[in-house]
Amino acid sequence: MNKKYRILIVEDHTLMRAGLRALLSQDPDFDIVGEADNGRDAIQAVGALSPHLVLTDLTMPGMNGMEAIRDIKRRYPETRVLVLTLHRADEYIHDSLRAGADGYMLKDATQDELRVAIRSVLNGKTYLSPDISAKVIYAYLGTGHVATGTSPWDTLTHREREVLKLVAEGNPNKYIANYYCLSVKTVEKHRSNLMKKLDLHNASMLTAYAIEKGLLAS
Amino acid sequence: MNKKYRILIVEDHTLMRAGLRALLSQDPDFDIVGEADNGRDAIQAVGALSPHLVLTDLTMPGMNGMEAIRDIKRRYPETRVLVLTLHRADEYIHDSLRAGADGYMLKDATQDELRVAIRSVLNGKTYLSPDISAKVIYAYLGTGHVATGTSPWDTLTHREREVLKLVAEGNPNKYIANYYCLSVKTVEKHRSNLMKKLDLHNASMLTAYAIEKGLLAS
DNA sequence: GTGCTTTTGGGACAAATGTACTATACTAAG
DNA sequence: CTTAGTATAGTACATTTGTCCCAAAAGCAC
Repeated sequence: MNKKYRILIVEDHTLMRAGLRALLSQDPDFDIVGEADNGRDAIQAVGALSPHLVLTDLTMPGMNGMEAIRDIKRRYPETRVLVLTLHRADEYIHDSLRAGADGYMLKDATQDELRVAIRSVLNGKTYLSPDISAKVIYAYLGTGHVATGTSPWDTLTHREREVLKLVAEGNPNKYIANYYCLSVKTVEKHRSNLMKKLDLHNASMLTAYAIEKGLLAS
Repeated sequence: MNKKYRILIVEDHTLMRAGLRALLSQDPDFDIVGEADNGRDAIQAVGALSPHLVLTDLTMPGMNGMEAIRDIKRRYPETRVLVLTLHRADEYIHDSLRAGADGYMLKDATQDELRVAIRSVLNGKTYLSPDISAKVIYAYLGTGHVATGTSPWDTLTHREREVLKLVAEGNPNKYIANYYCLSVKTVEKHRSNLMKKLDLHNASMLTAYAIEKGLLAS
């Protein structure tokens, strides 16, 4: 009775976590050795349980998934990381892969896809949901080659996207500044740059743009 | 081997659906008789499978959960409906209950809570997640009498909706005033009333609300 | 190192938005 | 007729946003 692969599930929604555990337990090769509901606990759990694979969501209270991935990959490079999330926004995909994720799955994948993805990643390969790979390829073509009509979106910096998200959620500059430990001036600057780059002229238009780009998830 | 309760799962994320099925199947009383990934299919499925209980998400492509609940409750009033969703916003809660839901659960509930909720609802009771019931009570106290039955959206006047639309498109008050041949003051007043009624506090939030309500032709 | 971008912050000012009141005219419901 | 709600518009003031300037530290590319 030896299960081959040790898996850690990182996911904040308790029911989803329980559901995943139940699903994966059906596979005789998978051994769910632990669960975590935030990034910080996840990092500790990886240290304590040394799983072969970490299956993780991105948006979680406290330390978010991205930072956790970066950290896990730095400390335990041999641990495989598969992202499982709702977000199809470019930013999440990009940042996850950049942080060192070995795969990126959407939560509307099928159970079979998940199993395939896990096995691929465990075997040292990279796995992307079909929807996702198209985006990655497009981005690759975009950055690697001629200006295939670089959308203004691509010119936004990381910080600008962070600010855009909070603006779209209706937070005033003061709050955003506080949140990121910046001065209000800096936030205004980012906001101003956003509007210039996107050719939008007020908070409403920024919000509509952000929603269209799928930057807001509930 | 007769399972007591027939359950239909309505949820757009395939993995979550599979996870719920796996979870609920562990209970000997529950028989998962079907699944649907959108409102329209759900209604058909209720007709075809006559489940005792429908466990449903709210946000789904195509027909959303709220409308589906209303329809199911109209056609098959004896069917019990338990909402299971991420959304903790008052509006969702209110609209769901108004549509006839018998319970409202958050996805970060535990497996045990879910089981309790399902059994309560099956036994003719109403179940609310602890977090949720506080909100409902608060709203109850706030409005003065039970189930005023109106989501904030319904309280908006025609003019307010016209203004809301233009605000969400990013037009400044001056433009809106000009457009409708009003004084800027009047537009400000409508905007102010909108924010009061919806409990939103700036243009970004109004925009996000309007988009969610499908007010923008996109 | 020299440039370029990003990120950070500031001054000054104009414009727009948000809040708190008041007030009139019209309409629909009781 | 009275009351409630809608639409209109005003004063006054506080806050926020938007738009110009400017500049320095950090990181990266060539």
